[in-house]
Amino acid sequence: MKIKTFNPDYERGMVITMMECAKMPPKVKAVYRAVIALFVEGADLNSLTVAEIAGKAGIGKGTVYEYFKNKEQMIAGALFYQMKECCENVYAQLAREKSLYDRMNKILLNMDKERTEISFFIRALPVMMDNSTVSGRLRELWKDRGEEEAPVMELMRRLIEDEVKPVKELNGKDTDYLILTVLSRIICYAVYRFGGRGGLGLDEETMRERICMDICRDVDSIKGL
Amino acid sequence: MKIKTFNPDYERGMVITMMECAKMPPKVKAVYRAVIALFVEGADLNSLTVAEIAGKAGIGKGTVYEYFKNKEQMIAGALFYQMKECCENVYAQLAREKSLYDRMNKILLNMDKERTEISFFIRALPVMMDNSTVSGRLRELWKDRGEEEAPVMELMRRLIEDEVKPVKELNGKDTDYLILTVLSRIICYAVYRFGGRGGLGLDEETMRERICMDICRDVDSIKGL
Amino acid sequence: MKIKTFNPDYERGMVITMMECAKMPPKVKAVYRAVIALFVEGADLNSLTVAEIAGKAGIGKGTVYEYFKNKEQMIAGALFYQMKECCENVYAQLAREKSLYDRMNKILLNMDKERTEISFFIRALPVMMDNSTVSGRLRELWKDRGEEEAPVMELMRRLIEDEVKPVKELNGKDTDYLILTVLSRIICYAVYRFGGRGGLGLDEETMRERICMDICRDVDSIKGL
Amino acid sequence: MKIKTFNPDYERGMVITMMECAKMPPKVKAVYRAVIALFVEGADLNSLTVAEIAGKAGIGKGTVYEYFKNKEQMIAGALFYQMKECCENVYAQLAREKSLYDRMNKILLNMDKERTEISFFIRALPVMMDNSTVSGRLRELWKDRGEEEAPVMELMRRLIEDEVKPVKELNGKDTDYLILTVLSRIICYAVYRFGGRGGLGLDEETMRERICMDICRDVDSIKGL
DNA sequence: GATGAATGAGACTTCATTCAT
DNA sequence: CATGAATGAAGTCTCATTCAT
Repeated sequence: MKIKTFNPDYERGMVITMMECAKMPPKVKAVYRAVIALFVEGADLNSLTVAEIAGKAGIGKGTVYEYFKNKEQMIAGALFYQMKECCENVYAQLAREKSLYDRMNKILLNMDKERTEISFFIRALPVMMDNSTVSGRLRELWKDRGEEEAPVMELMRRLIEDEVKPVKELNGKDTDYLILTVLSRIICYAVYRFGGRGGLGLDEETMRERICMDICRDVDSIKGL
Repeated sequence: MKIKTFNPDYERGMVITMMECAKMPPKVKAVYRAVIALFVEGADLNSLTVAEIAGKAGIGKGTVYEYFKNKEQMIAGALFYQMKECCENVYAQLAREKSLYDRMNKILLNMDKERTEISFFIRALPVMMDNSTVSGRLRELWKDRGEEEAPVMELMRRLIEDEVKPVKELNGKDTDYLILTVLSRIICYAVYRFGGRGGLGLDEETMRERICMDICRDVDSIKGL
Repeated sequence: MKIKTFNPDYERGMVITMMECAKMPPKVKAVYRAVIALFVEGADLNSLTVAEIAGKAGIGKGTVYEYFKNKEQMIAGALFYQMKECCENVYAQLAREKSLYDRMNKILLNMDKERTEISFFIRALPVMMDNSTVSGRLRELWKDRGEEEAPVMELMRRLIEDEVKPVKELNGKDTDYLILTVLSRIICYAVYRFGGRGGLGLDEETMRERICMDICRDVDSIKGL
Repeated sequence: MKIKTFNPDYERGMVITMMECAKMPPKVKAVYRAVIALFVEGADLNSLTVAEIAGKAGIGKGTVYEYFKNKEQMIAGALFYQMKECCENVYAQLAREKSLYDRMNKILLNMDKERTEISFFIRALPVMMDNSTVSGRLRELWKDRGEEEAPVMELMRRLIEDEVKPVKELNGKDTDYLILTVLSRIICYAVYRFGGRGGLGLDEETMRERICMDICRDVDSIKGL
């Protein structure tokens, strides 16, 4: 069965960049949007059915197989595509906040809200770390793009560089470590929120405050290095 | 369809403590061990089949339904059971290390080895955060034990209290937040290792050093509060 | 799991009238015919399997679930559908007989032949009276059509009204009771034939004569009321 | 596997007469009673499980296979055994009623009540007429006892002979036919009650009155022959 | 003799994928 | 191009029956 290619890389990696986005057939876009919509609505990615996806995308079940070899490609592709786009949007949204503290607080605050781009990030994390076929495919897509950073990392990097670069030029390793530290603090909040509070006695308000403050301190200490 | 109970709490929460372990019917143990074995071998928890589990456990497919209401109970139960046992073992292992730095370093080093109890934790995290039936069931088990902390949290707490208590009495909130901070640093390494390195230029050795140092600093700063 | 509807009432009652028969998807017809065929061949309705039904219908096992929610719907629907159609046919057949006596005799004679529409009725009676899921579903179909009579009753009513109306106008209750009386005499023959003769010394010929005569007497006595 | 025989006929027909009842091992009795109890409570005979039966009988699931070759033997045996005993009891009960009318009315009135021996009769009828393994086995038991009448028929015969014999000696054929006629009137009420009223406008009170009256008339007309 | 733990055959049902229209 | 009807592989779960204790 021949797949409608719209890009030479497609067959192999189905890699979508912003530029490729324009070339993407509308049905592919529709499928991606459908997967994301269902995911954001709370569906478990592992139990999504092709029927659901096609239905939500408003196209025939058979049609999706004109554009995708199998279900995993749909889901992995959608996550990958969304990650990129999402990062742009989140970055744009955060740019409107005044300070680093506010930006981080916004991330944490938005995590709870359904249908937020930020909550999408958090909920997508486990999918990227398990051993399912989808995550495997997703990691392939990643690898095929070895030169670029994972979108989440890139987002973090941009947020941090915006903060630090005007003040001080940093070596790569310090920045990289800072990125991971900040990301891990955010994940920490996610674990606290979604992974069952785990018996801790902290309220969310306090949690957010402390985390944002600590992130700011992490960044400041680098600035002063 | 009566389930063979081996403990009054079983039906409700299928909660297993060390003491209950003795009372656990051997077939239940076998199923748990099978699930964990398959998981550690790299299987995706969401696509485990009852046939696989029963096969690995060396018992008949029908037999597992004498002890479990459905597949989700098997998997969630196994994870839950393993979490508890795992924590005990990891704690015991770490006790042999001289300093907090060494203990943390050991955790991180173990993470790299496949088939390590610690790598089990990391790989189990996503399962606890997605929206699958298993994760739902797992959270129920959690809730049914509201009085107890999540095992990972408890492990962290013990490690930290062992360090801090001899020196200074701490209020609950500070300890709780410290637990999360330390956990987040560990997760940070996990993201670095498993989440697709994402183009970062740090080598593992350096990562571990920095993380352990930071953890020690976090703890020390609390001590000196 | 959307079911292919072919009629607005379908989802709710799966009610099939002669007119609806045309609109019925061929696969639904095939399933109904398969169930009836198997039933007439002597299969026990309670132990029919979906595989058997699909096989007999000449379609894939999965296909039947495009048209039916579950096995019970197939069987109950088939019985219901056959009942209606059967009544029409029997009525048409009987119209060719000269007298009420001959018509009743024909019913009884047909009962002996396997694979007769009338024998279908008799064999279907127990299914309607037991406590199986199928009978439950069948009674639901019935209820959903509260305004209409059960097809057997309707057949009886028509046979009797054809006989009586030309002579005398009857009140509803008398007709209703007469219907049941006539039906009971027919059941009487069925019990004699199928219920294990139970040691009775009557031969079939005599049985039929007496029953037909009694039915005629019942009807005549109403006429002369 | 050897079956515990308690009677030479057992292996073949498992026939139980009143006298054999004494010899019947208590576990067999318990199983029979359990089946009947479950049946009277409304269970569908086709979906009874061995576990249910053994549980209700208060004996081990394995134990029943010491006394029965398979599930069908349990159910068929129970029905057969109960039919005989039941007939005795119903006959005794009815003897207390003053007139034939009252006796018939009692039958009809009891039909509705759960846990009545009479309702057992009616509900057992369909089982005897379908094509299930149980009904097959039941008919075998019947045949093995060819010399005796079906218990229901015998009950009817006794009721009618009690009425007619004192007045007039009858030839066998007339009595036999009368038996069937009376039985069919009773079944008719059962169909009306349980088989979905079928759209008839008659209330139960009237139905019973008419049926009893007609039965009395049937019997009287024979008396006066 | 009695038991119930163990089992595997087989039932129902879902769903990714194909293919004729 | 697009579709959705058709399908069979595969999964979950039930339960009659066996057998070691």
